[in-house]
Amino acid sequence: MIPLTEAELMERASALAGKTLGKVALQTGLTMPASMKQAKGLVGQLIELALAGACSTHAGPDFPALGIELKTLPLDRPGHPRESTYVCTVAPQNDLKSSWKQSRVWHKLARVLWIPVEAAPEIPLAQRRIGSPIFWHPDVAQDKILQQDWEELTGMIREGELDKLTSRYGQYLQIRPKARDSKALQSSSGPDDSPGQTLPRGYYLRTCLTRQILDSHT
Amino acid sequence: MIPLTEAELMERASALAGKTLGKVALQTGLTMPASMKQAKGLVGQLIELALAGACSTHAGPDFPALGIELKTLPLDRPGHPRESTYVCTVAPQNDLKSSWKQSRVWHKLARVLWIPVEAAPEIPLAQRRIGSPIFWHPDVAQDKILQQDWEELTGMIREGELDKLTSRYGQYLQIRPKARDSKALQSSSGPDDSPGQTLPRGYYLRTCLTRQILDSHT
DNA sequence: GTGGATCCATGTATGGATCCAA
DNA sequence: TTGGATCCATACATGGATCCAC
Repeated sequence: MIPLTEAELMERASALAGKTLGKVALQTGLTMPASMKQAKGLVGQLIELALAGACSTHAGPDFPALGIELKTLPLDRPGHPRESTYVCTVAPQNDLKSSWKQSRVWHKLARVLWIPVEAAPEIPLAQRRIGSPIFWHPDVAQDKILQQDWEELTGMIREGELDKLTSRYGQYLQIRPKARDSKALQSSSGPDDSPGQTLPRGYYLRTCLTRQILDSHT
Repeated sequence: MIPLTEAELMERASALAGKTLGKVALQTGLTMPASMKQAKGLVGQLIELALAGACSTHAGPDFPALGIELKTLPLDRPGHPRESTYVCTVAPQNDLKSSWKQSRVWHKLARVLWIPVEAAPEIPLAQRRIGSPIFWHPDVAQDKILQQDWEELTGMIREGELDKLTSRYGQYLQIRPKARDSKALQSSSGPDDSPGQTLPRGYYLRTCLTRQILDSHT
């Protein structure tokens, strides 16, 4: 079931374009709930199931052989991104030792297959339509800004300013909470390598970047 | 529900003596299955629930405030231990850096409350009786042998001989697989710190030690 | 008899993201 | 608008141990 070539994956993704989530769910044997309040990742998992034949939450790219990451992109009525896009978790220990091109953010974003999906709240979940897939990798200008952001953010982490790090930093890339709730904790370390506990956080792409990506492919 | 003093814990454990597992299960609101093939840890969890008021699988001693570890001890008809006793997992990374008195094995065995339970296969699970609790800590002779065993075993691990380490080593303490099945893997490291994968293992007490403990308390 | 294999429950981390109050 | 908060599913780790073929 796993696509073996990039062409095969693109073909399969193109075949989804125009279909509703309800129709795809039927074909894969799932039933859509009325709302996404309980199951925020449902659409992403449905699309992954439809394209890869399975939806397991293991580490690494969604299509390891192709090195391609799959991301759904929720659109509002005018066709703009409704939400920021989660990239990966912040690992205070590891991120500091690597360079931009060795970072998990870079690897996640190196080759992305975007699947736009209607997400205006007034459209019932099952009736939302899937858009045409966009195969993307950062161009030179985008990569430069992403790198600047990443270096600014990891720089602050390195200085032990993780707790001062709000989502206001970064032009394309931001850091926001990524946890069960605001009481969740993960281990971290301070400027002097002092161990501590902090709220788990993740890297997210702002909509100004995903909007660019959409615009340049229409 | 958690006993606050050692005396309270002992009193509660003594109150269980003579009761059947079925009776205790009723009191705690559980139902016993017919067999333990599906749920090998059931008896241990039932006893923990009855004594501590909860049965959560967090790290650390079962009664943190008291520093006491709870262990059930399955007995055959003549009243001898039927099985070896699991102590803790082998962590190839950490075990090597600590001394005997800093080791997780030592801490686990420092203060143990043994609960003997009938376990002859011909007795239906619900009818098996609980015995009198035994509060134990290693005496000087036992501690000496345990330390010798631990140093022999960790010595072999340090030499990178983890894969040659069978359960035949050790007088009281042995190392055996502790995994979902024989294909499970965990990270380890070789003699030269080379990373690798190996079968997860655990430390176990042989029955010759638990039999001693039983004998010296009757 | 016992060394190697295996079983369940629960906790925690990770991957999929959207919700919602200010 | 958007920064902070939150939700579900699944995988993996840990704690409770016993099973069973040789």
